[in-house]
Amino acid sequence: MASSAASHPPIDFVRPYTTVDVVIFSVVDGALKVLLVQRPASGSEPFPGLWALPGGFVDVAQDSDLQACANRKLREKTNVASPYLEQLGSWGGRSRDPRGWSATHVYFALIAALPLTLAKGANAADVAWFEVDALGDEPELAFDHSEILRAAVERLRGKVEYTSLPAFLLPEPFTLPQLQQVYETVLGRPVDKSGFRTRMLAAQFLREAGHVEGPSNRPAMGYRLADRSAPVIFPRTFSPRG
Amino acid sequence: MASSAASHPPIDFVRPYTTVDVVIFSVVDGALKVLLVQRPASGSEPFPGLWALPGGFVDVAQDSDLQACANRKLREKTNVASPYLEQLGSWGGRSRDPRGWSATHVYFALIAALPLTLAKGANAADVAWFEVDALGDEPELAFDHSEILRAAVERLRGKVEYTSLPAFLLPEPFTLPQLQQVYETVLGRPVDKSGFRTRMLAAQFLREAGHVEGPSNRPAMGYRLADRSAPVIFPRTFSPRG
DNA sequence: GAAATAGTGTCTGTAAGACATTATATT
DNA sequence: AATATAATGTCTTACAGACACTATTTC
Repeated sequence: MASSAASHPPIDFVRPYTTVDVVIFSVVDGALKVLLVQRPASGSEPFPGLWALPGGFVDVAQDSDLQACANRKLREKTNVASPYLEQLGSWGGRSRDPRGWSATHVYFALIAALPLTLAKGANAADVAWFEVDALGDEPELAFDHSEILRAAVERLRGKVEYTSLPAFLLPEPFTLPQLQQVYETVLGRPVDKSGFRTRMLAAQFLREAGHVEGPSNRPAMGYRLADRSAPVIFPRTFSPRG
Repeated sequence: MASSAASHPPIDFVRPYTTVDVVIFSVVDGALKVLLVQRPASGSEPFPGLWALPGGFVDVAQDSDLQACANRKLREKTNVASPYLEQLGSWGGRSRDPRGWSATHVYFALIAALPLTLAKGANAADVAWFEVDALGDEPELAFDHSEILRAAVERLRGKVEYTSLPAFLLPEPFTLPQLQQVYETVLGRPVDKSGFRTRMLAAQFLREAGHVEGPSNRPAMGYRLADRSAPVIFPRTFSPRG
């Protein structure tokens, strides 16, 4: 039955829906937040009124590939041009969308906190930042987006332990104390200042950019990323003594 | 133009092809190899005669989700029931398949070396193991499979530095010297014996399973995995002194 | 000069890497 | 006994973590 005939089905085989969703993180008001959009309360679409990850169908006319599609979704919601964008994975199956077999390609983005002046023409009313730790474990989002969000947070927290990812959550130039702040916010625990600085500077990914005056007191050195295309991987993890 | 109307297109929007491919690794004859299938030499299908990753279209009738589909592809080619299987990522775009916009969900699998007694009914003639390091950098495989394979090898080698993944490449029970062999094969460099043993045993993922007689000389302790569902993550990396 | 934040110095324990040695089997 | 491989021991050194201290600004 499931022989080579099934593995090479005709070209007009039933095709699942193909979508792209984006998990957009930022640190706003000292907390890790994710951008969600509210689904229309009425109409024929599934999960009316529920919050969901920004995303939607791939448009074969305008999207040349998946990453371009993700970038488009992100731009439509945030007006951010060049964020950190990495693929998280894909989720697909028969039951995640009541309309039929569907598969979504999920990206996760890190952007610097921006005022809620979101996309111009877009209906910004149905877009909001949600604190990650305030969302419970129960599925509250549309589709399987709660599960996807959990995976994204896990990936982010995991990678923060040994990469320079948090630098993408800050507007440039930023100071080392600010960067440490962000690490602590994302990780949810304090980090030793001396070790932190040694590590960051040893990793060679920061370029000095002149002093920056803070709210008061001694000004700190400002830094920019030497390479905005990819994070740096540290040789060891941040974990404190067991 | 690209407003909310475009992000919620009608349900009969043009749907890309949805496929699943599997990168199947094993250590055969002391080398890291990948399983490839040869595309039919004649007919209307693209890339005739070229080698490709095993995979194909999602069958919405029999595949309940992506992972199930990947498992099916793997079973069809190798008869292996419960391998290590993890998602690698997805590749999609307008030009990777000449038949049209397509997206593939890629998994990578680790299986113990098995004789080339592959799937029974399957046409085993067009299936073969290829040494990973013998494949050049030029795209030689069908579709974008050369690029996908590169990503898979990179992921595997990367994770081997700090996880117990190579244990899934051996039939149980295996000995620590055998496991070290596999690490060295995948990493392509020698590893210190003493440190290796300390690390493996400290990670608590092995269960003793009685002595195993090798080809000659002193027999070694055999081990089985305490948990075959997931690898163990080591606190540090294998990297030698810089 | 008091206060607050930025930045540096010093000590110590842990554990990885390197290499030497002992243990246990086969022929 | 000789040999081959398994398993353990010892030494050294890098470096993260902890914490104390100094430096530089504002008010």
